[in-house]
Amino acid sequence: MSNLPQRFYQREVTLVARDLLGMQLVRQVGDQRVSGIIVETEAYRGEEDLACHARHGKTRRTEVMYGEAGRAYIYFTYGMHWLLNVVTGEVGFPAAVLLRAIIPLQGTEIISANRTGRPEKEWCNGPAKICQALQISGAMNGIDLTTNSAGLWIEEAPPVPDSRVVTGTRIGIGTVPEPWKSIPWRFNAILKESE
DNA sequence: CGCCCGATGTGCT
DNA sequence: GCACATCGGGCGT
Repeated sequence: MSNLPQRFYQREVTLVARDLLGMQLVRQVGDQRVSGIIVETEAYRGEEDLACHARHGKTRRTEVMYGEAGRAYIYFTYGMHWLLNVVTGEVGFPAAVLLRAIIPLQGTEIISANRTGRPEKEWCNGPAKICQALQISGAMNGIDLTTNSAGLWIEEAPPVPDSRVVTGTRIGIGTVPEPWKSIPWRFNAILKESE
């Protein structure tokens, strides 16, 4: 399958978040493919969105979000977790999609080893779990996801029909004021009986 | 299964 | 100082 082109990411962040469902996140570990199907995303949109890290303007931490669409915005939080986002839209406008969950597809032995002792359902059902399972950290912040050169990219795969997409409010933003707290910018693909 | 809470470091009010 | 786009252990139901 071919990589999603930059054009895919150069759109409104909510559209990109919706359309990333079903696509395949691929990490190259040595010569092994470690991958999964994206099933949950969230959109973070501009300085006015008070849940978005760019709410305080451009800083060293958030500058990747202001750059080229299709780059990885990876940040550290809660003292121990890395989270992976995809930059979208026009250069100069900060917006990104948080990848919250994938269904493991390839390299599951590596994923299992990275998620020691945990049941398969808990391998990649959270944004920090994805990074742990696929060995993604801040060293990859800013890399280009439209090429394979940095060992992390997203490939085109069968899209998820509207009938199997559910939206909801974004997770973990409890102290953010309205309307941002309740805006339905979380996208969830309902596949099989899992999440 | 759900709720509660501690871990742990960085960025910014 | 404090809030944080989280996770997992512990314990009650």
